[in-house]
Amino acid sequence: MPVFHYPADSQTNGTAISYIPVSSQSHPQESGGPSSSPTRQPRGHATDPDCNDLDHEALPTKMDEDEDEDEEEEEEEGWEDEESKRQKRLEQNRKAAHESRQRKKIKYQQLSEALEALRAESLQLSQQSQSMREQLAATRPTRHSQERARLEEENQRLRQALLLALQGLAEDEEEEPIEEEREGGQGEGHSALREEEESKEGNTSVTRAPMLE
Amino acid sequence: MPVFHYPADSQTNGTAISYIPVSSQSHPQESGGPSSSPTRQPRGHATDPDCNDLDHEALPTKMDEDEDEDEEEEEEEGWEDEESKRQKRLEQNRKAAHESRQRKKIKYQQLSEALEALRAESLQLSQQSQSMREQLAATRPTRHSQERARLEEENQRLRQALLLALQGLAEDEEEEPIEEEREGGQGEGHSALREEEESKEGNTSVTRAPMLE
DNA sequence: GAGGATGACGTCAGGAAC
DNA sequence: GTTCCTGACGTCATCCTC
Repeated sequence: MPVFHYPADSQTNGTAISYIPVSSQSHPQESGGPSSSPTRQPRGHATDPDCNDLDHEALPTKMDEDEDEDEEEEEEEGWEDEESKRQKRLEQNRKAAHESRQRKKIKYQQLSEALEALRAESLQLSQQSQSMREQLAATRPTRHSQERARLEEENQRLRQALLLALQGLAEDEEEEPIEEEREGGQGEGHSALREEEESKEGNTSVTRAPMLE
Repeated sequence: MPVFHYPADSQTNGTAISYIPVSSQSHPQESGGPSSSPTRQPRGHATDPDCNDLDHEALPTKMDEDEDEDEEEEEEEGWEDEESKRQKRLEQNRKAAHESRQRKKIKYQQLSEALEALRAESLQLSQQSQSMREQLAATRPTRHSQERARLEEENQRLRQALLLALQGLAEDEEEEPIEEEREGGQGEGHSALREEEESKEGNTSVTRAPMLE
């Protein structure tokens, strides 16, 4: 029951939160009446997950002083004032603490969902990366290099054939020296010139008609 | 009696921490709730934040007198028991709270560094993905088809030249030399010799010119 | 019901920012 | 100096679990 609820203040603002002073009796010990506390609203159990505190650091911090002992009983010239000051401080700190907690909580959950999002992103990124990798692997050696090798080889052969043909021409003789290691070369040598298509997928050769005659 | 140690669980530091219970009594005003036990205990505000956590141990705890010096009339002995129970509870809760805070703190920082790591991973993943994307894009239309076009074109030319050469051989007559297997031989109307004007430029090439329309 | 765990709070101490 | 902010603590209320 002692705890009261903050007036629905979201983190967005915080102004005008009337913090009910605790009426803390301060000083050595408030004690006094067990329930000397006035002005307290019952807290309706809001179950507000707060989640903060995350502390760290710790250092001794000594503070061992006992000087201003006011023993005699005629001091109240400055005390009241002092006390009221203290009350003010406390209240402000109360408020500040609350806000700080709110901030921390928000930060925490943002961080948490950022991580969530990032995890998802990372996952999808990674699988698309994988897919690309495969694609690349499939694309390069197969289509590119393989076909290229074929073309180059054919090229080589043609060059060879041409060379021979030219030699033949130059010698000005007859016969057909170009036998072609591949399939019987002569009669056109077209065999070597076959050319399987290259379309989208490595489908079988379509035997595109060679455009010569 | 009130001194005990936290398990020192933490990996950061293994020192045993002496924990001085506050001897409570506080009952902060409003929380007096049930107004149970006034239990006044002049606790001179010694600020006993144990300041544990990191190093700093030992801290001889003096002044832990028994708090029950009630010599004057003890009319309620039942209360004493009650009170001691309460003290025990408080102490335990104190300990539990501390541990809970530690856990939370650790959880938080784990989460935090997990996010850090994931962020890094995501970054690198994303740039390698980008690189692949480029590679893929560059590989398909450019390297592949461009070079392939070149090869094929050359191929065509060679074919053409060879054809002519063979024709020349077959006719076995006059000899117009078809020197130049490379560049020569154009202008046959075979159209197979499309020139390569588009290659170098990063043209779209999406249309993937079929070399013989 | 007893006991542990935890959200929320108020308080203090000490650093930061004005 | 002053205020503001926040880590750490102790306490309470509450939720689970046994």
